[in-house]
Amino acid sequence: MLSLDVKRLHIDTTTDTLIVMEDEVDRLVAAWRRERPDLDVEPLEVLSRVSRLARHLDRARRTAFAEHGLEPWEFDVLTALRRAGDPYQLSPGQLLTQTLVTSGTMTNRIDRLTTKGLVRRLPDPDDRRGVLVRLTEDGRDKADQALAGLLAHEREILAQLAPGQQTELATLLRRLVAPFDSAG
Amino acid sequence: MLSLDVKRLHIDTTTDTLIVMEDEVDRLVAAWRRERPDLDVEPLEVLSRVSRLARHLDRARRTAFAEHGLEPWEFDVLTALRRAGDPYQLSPGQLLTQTLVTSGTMTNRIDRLTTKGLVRRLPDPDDRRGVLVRLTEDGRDKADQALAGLLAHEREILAQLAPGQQTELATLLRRLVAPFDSAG
DNA sequence: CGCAAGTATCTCGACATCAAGATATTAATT
DNA sequence: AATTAATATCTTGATGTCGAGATACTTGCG
Repeated sequence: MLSLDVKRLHIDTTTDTLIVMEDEVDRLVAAWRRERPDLDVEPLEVLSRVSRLARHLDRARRTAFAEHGLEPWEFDVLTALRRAGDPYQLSPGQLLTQTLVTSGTMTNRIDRLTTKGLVRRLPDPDDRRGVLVRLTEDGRDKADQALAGLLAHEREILAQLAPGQQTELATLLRRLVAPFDSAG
Repeated sequence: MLSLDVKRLHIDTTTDTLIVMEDEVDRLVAAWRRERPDLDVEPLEVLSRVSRLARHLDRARRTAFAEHGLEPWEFDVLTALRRAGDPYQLSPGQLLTQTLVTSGTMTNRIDRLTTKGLVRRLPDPDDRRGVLVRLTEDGRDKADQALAGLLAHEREILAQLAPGQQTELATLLRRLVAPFDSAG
């Protein structure tokens, strides 16, 4: 007997074909149920998909940014500065809380972005220990272009879902993320 | 005027308090809407949450595995072998398609797992170029224990959602992941 | 059968990250 | 004012990963 989960059925509107949706996590979960029938592996249905999707997104982003000559980490730093608003500057400390890397990594990143002419280091006028990292015109342009490109790619990925489903998904995900973001 | 999205309201049943859910992505999106009001940044509501949640999950996993003396990458390799079923062996090639790392990395990982006594390298009887990586008893035990620990942690994270919502979330995520998994 | 192309794994050098410690400056305490 | 604690950034050494190339073996084709 072949059992089919209705939730996995999907009609491809371009070819009018009935499609059974299956992904790697379905296979993963099936393998676990076979090997460990004593265990409830239901949590993997959600969280393994989150991890795997994130990995695919990383790759897609890398591709999208390459069109603008940027690495993902460069995008992270440049857009953090871009979002700060005019005059587009933040301290290295602020940058590392936003990007979740260590200070040694951030020093290295700022060095390389400076070499590429995308940011500049300025002395902090109020604290002689401090430094301000400011976006150059070139850096701002790159950030803006890369963001537009990223959004275009992301819209394609999300085309699998109706607008209402996207909102639903965002709401459910917020529930899961919020405890981490508030608790730290 | 303070505008509130109803979707972000939530009643904490232990304290009977009305909570407004907000996460880092809400702040991120708000910043972009201020700086780039011309752009539709709606895709970030879903995909940035996926990425950020995955990052938090990585950290949580690292903590969960540390209780069993395992690194995340060790768990990945050991459980791939565990899922293969008796006699718990795969070739390095099969392992690297499952774990999405390069061959140099996998060689290194197998070396270290061998040193720890969790796997053994055996010659492939059917192909003298090949090698089979087999789980030791100790490796199998570690994999089983770590999986149980991981599931316990994941259940806590998912406690934010009702069972029906978890299924809903899994279904929506499958839609997004499936194209990547089938296309490769 | 013999050679070319393909496959499986390993080796090695480059590189980004992290963690801990160093340096310089500011803030707090008495 | 002097001393101590805290803060901001940079430096350094170790590590894990990647990617290109090397090696050994197998398969396919003439």
